[in-house]
Amino acid sequence: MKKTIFVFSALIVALLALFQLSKYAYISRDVSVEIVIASIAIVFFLIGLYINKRTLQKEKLPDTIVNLKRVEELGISNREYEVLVQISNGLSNKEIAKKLFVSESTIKTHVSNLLVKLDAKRRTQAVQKAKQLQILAI
Amino acid sequence: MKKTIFVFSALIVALLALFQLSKYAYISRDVSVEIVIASIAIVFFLIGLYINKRTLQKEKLPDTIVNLKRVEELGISNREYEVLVQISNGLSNKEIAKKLFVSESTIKTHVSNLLVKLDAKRRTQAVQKAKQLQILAI
DNA sequence: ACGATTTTGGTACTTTAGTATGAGTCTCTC
DNA sequence: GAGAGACTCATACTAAAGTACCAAAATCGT
Repeated sequence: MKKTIFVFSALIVALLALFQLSKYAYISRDVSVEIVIASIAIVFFLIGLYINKRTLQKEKLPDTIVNLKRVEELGISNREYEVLVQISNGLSNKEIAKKLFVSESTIKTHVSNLLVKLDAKRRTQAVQKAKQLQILAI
Repeated sequence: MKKTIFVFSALIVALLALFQLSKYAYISRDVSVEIVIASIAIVFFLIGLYINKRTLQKEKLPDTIVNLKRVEELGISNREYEVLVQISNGLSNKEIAKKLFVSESTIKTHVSNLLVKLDAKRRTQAVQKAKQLQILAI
């Protein structure tokens, strides 16, 4: 919101500056009025392009960003979350165990807890729900 | 490209129209020059916003669209693809069987074929690979 | 330091998932 | 109408996945 205020202030300043320019312009010559108007149009057209690009790019980002607050809310621990990520990467319990340097039993415990916390019956469903809840990157 | 040409033609027409307005305006009164310039600025600013929104929205779409050509290239049949979609929705073989009105054996066959065609060892990996290949919506 | 989580691990068991193999039906094409 | 693919289904098996229950370390907040 602060940036929006700044941008609009800058716009007003630019507008006032152009007023001054235009006054000097049509005093000296008559043809330059068209040029001033054209340049105003082009400048504000470009400003419009730029601002929109900025805002739309910001709208894009939240789609892929992980909602870590929700992970806490669901009571999912750090280790459990790590396991969840590996599940979504398509790894088996044994593979996850190797990757995280623990036994397969441990992973099974984590997975069981995850299924309860995500209200899922299978790991595939857990992944689907996690992505819906935006706690996993798409 | 055709739309771009149309938009820029419209811009030129609008510019010419504003020239005419501005000429009449500063003949009658001096204050209205500022108003004309301001309105030009606002109009072109909004045009800039609009055009950019259009183009950026088009860029967004291809990210979520499914690449059906690649499904064919991998030799995945229609029925297999249906099963793949249900897997990514987190359903079990039994649930998929009910949903598609076939036996669980049939689903197992489809899944086995899918795993070979997607070069995956598990259904979770199949989903992950399918999304990487953009044959499944994210 | 103490209680509360978290993380780890085990055993024993049930349920899914996945493989291998074979085979019948159906549709489309040449 | 013969063959190719796709779809269906079954049996028998192996391999994962998941549940239930318990319990010892490790970590962390106050």
